[in-house]
Amino acid sequence: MEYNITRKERDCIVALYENSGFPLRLFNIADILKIKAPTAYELVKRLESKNIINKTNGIISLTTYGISIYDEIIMAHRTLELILTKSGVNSDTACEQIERIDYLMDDVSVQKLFKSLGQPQTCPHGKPIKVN
Amino acid sequence: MEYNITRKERDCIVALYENSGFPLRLFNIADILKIKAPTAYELVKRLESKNIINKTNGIISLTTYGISIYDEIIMAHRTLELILTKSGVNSDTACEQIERIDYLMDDVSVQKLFKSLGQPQTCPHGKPIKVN
DNA sequence: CATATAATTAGTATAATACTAAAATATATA
DNA sequence: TATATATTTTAGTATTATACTAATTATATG
Repeated sequence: MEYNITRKERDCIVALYENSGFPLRLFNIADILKIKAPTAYELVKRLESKNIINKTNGIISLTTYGISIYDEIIMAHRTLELILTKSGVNSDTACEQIERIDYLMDDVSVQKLFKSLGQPQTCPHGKPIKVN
Repeated sequence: MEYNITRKERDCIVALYENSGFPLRLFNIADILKIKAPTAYELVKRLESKNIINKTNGIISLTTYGISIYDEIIMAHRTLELILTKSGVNSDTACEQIERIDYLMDDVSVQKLFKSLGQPQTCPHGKPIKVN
């Protein structure tokens, strides 16, 4: 636990998880993140060196560690999203807002928030909150 | 009013407001932020160019715009701090956690959160939440 | 094999952060 | 006032993250 990532690294981790239905190569990541291949190359290299992702025959996927980071991000995301939407914030606005901060949240705090919300099983969009 | 600042800029704004009891010069800011004078110089120059702070005879202070940014930061800070502490997060932990994100919050969302909390007059430390 | 696709390297750029060392300026004290 | 001290500014360097273009290399497909 206790990871330290940047915003683009966060977006890459989320993209990898959420598009894991088919094999993702560098150019797919560049497409999804709307960046050019060399930029994606650097990003991927950084994430590889942090042991967050893994490249096998050009197919990029999250490592176990990477998945655990994703889990924490998405847990924070959905918990905060729920708090905001409960207060009347539109769910798209909430989502955009939370994307900027979810990867900066301390997991212990998020867990406490989650419990105080009654451990909801779904977020405002209906997706399950807890993954593992 | 949609501002865009960095973490160090945030810290500088907060430091300026919270130490406004006596005139603050460059070396005071460097001391408070625990950075060297040339680093503080660059930071201050950046904030000046954004019209957030003002330097008169070497005395640095927040502009009206700078104060309005401080108000938004602190509003976000205290609102989020309250949510975390209510969930059982220790207030020092909450404070450290929130410092990383308060300046990234959208004011409209914060206002809604604040209202849903019943517009509390004080934060966990007893300081008044709304400044203006 | 030739061509198309994809990945990589090289080179450049910007913003934010941060430092040291030196120079310039200002202020204070003898 | 002259010197000493304090403060600011400049110059130069470094790192990390981000992002680009252009060129090259590798791989795959027809």
